[in-house]
Amino acid sequence: MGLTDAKSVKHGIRAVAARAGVSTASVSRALNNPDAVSPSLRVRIEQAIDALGYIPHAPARILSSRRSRTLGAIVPTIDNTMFARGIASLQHYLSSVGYMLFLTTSGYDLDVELQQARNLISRGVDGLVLRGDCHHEGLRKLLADNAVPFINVGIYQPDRPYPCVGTDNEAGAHRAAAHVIELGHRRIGIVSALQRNNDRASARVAGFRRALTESGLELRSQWHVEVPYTLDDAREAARYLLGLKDRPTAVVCGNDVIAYGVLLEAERSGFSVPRDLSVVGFDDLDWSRHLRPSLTTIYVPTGETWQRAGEYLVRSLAGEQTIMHREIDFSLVVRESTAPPPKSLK
Amino acid sequence: MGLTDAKSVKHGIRAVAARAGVSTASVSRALNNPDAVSPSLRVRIEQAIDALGYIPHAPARILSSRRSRTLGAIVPTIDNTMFARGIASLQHYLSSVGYMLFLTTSGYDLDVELQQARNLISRGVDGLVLRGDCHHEGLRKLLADNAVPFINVGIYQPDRPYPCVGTDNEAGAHRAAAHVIELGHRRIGIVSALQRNNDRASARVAGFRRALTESGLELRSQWHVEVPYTLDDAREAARYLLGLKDRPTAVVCGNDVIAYGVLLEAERSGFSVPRDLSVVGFDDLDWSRHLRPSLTTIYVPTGETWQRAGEYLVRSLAGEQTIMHREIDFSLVVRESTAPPPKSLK
DNA sequence: TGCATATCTGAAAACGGTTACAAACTAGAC
DNA sequence: GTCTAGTTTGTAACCGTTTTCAGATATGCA
Repeated sequence: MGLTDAKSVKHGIRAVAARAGVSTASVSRALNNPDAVSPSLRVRIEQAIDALGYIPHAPARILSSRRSRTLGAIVPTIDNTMFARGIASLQHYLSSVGYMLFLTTSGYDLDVELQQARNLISRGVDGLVLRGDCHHEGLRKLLADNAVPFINVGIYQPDRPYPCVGTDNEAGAHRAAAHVIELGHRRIGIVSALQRNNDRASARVAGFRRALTESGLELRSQWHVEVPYTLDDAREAARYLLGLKDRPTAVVCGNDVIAYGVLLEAERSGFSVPRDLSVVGFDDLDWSRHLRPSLTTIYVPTGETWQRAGEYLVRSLAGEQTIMHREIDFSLVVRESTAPPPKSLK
Repeated sequence: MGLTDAKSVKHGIRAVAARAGVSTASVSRALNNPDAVSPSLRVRIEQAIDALGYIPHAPARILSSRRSRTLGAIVPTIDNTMFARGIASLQHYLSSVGYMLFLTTSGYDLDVELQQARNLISRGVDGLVLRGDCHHEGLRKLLADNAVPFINVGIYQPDRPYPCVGTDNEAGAHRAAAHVIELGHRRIGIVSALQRNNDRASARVAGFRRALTESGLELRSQWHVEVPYTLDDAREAARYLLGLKDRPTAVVCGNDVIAYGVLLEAERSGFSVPRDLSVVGFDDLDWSRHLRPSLTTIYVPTGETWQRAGEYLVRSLAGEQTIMHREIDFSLVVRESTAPPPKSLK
């Protein structure tokens, strides 16, 4: 245990340097760019590192290098299979390339989202992953002022000047509605998620509507209900729709959770799906194929979407060329919950 | 636009200080402890701050103060309603007290967990929230060496020297099994989660077993199956159990997801629940009350549990007195999936 | 008014790394 | 043996805050 200098250091890179008999610069290099240091030094430094159990101090590193190798993500809520999946996938990818993820939630509140963005920027994130393109106007300014790269995920808007990756929700919804129209349905109800501050939800409603209009079908206003993201609310909506004198024979839903609610409530109220009522979801969560009857829905590769978002930012930060607008394909998955309408109601 | 000094600064606390005509020390104080600065200075500083759109640089702050107001959490996976709930609740609480959460996942791998802990410590977290008390042996040393406070969540082990908060899983499982025993079942199967590296799962199995033993019932080894956390695996287990010549009349499950799988598979195979088979879950996730038949299960206040974990760490860090072992009560929720066994099989 | 005491404020040294720059080597060519 | 170019290493300034310490200013009281 050799004395080093007058003032010996206990922790940190200086302690490692002292123990290995090199300068802090070399230790730093050995850590960040091993090839920049000769093999002999490298092993000496590595020995010193694990002899001391040295753990680099990320904040100091960030301060000094102005890069954190950390991305931030702001999602409405984590308590939702869709986002949980996406985040899990993003996190998995990021850790594979040596990045970390700072995750925060906004609760569908744009002010909170802005605040969280400030928070994340303060934390020194290198880039930001945002849900959709519906943000507080201060957010764009904040991102621009601080030169923080970002990407909107879960939507596809090639005409907008912001990077995004996701499926074309309008087209997906159109496909879903077209499916029940092809089956012969003429009275089609919509149970959508709340459209306020949710461009994904609105795009889907737009797609549903366009399909109906193109087929010359009317969408009565009482056949369109908006509900929050819970099974209970969806069930209530179903109860209302099925209670109408002139009820729809098919219901297209803004997402799978809503569809589950509609399906459960229909069955509980004595309607048989798909004999009496057809139901279509959107997202294709796990439950969709397990439920009885299983749910016809639009499959969306959520994991891939979020991973691509991560790739976009990591590549941009590395100075590589990247695609600004990337579309992720959806597909219609036909299962048991849809069938032609009953003769009597046709 | 007054020139300040020879070298004028664009960003950072110095820019604010220059603009407000004060020292950086005062700006820092105005930010961290507003009462320590006179009202007149405070307003001048606040004006300068939002005139410049100044955002404090957290890493610098952490480096200098050696506190990050950030907690780390390592969960097996985020893609699981239980954890998603817990995390959401923890995050909500933390943000209410000005803390942030760094979330990482281990995928049920103790080595990865250790690595993530190192990662989080490197990031400068003030404390760590861990799942259960089943960790890599290097983890305890790491935590001790770096003096990082932590808490094991989701379990209750008053006899261990580590802080924890959670329900008594053994007792909960005992209650679940006792319920079907009270209903008259004598042939009781167990479908548990994988016990390896999962003390929660093992405690539940222990509880099931104790209940059986106390009632003088035998647990045949072929009536106990372990499955990963997916609906598909649980369904397969159910298929196996129900295919046995001498099948159980009731199945107690390690968690709700497993119970869903058993329930779905039973119904799909033509068994009626609870007439032909009783099923009990554990956790009481959302789906349990929506499913048909709804699921009898053990309610666990996950949100409260994780929030308490956060409270424990925040309070400890503030130097307050805290309770090291906190038990969170569970309760049995009887719904439609349990009933006395069929006469013929009694 | 003078003095002790409490309250505010500022100068400057950390905090633990990275990195520009310079110095010291090394190897190859003449 | 000298010179050049290339490689490896070290020195020290800097990243943007907090915080100690001391000086300045205000307050209370005799």
